[in-house]
Amino acid sequence: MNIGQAADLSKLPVKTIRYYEDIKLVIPNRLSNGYRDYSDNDVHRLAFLQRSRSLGFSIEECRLLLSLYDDDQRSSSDVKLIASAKIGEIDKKIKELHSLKLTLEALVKNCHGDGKPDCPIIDGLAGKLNQ
Amino acid sequence: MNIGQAADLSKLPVKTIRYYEDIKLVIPNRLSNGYRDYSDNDVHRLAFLQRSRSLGFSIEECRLLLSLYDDDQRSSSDVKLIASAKIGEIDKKIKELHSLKLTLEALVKNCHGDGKPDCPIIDGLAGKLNQ
DNA sequence: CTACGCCCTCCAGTAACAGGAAGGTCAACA
DNA sequence: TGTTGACCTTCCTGTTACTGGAGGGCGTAG
Repeated sequence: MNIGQAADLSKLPVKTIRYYEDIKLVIPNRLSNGYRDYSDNDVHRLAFLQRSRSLGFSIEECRLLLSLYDDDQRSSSDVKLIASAKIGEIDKKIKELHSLKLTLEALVKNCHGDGKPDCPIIDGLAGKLNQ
Repeated sequence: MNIGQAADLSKLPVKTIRYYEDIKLVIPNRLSNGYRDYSDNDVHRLAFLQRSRSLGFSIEECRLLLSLYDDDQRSSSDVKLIASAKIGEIDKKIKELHSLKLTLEALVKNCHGDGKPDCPIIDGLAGKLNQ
């Protein structure tokens, strides 16, 4: 099938699918007119990538997961390890964002928000508070 | 002072400080030998940038905040608006990461993690579960 | 005088695409 | 048969916020 239909089925933009070919993630056959021709298996791999990317795996992690997806001999412990590490990363990021939010909320809370130039947020960003 | 000392005081890498000059955020004087010469005020602005960036503001947001920092006539409501919007963004990102984590945890939980090729995580990424 | 650390500019690369130009292809319709 | 319009192709540039490195100048201490 053409790239447009593959895009619809995999829920990936056409541009992204072409990019995935560039970086050798999913390489379709070509028709005589030069058009890309995606097989059902190609589309499955694209959908796999769509889902993995949306779950926060990097392209290189996806490449690894894809090779495990392709590998009938894979051990599921390999996959579990990658996924668990990713959960750890996500957790760390959530904690960072949370502390960042607390800091900003504290600054906003002290700001009267009127027309006067005096502003605790600016002072906080300038390091004039709590330091 | 030289860029190295400005870097120490502002806690920004030298490369980053040069970059900030390129994009016209903080432009120091030059000495006769071509070296950058940072004033105390320059360093304050760099430190302001360091803190704003670490709190998740983009460069363009920082540029705006910096102009408010420079502007003695600013209203603090302007600043409050920007900071509050940023809190909303952070909140949204936290929620996304959280749901992402739940999904991954569900996949990992169902994975026996042994040497056998059968793997619920791979199946989940391929969209074979819950869909 | 030489060594070493600091400084300079310029170029390239990163991640993961998105936008757009210029042009080929295909199916339908008048 | 001509032409429209949707879809396809490649190639180039731009995005964000830097980072690394090459190649070379400057300043000071021994």
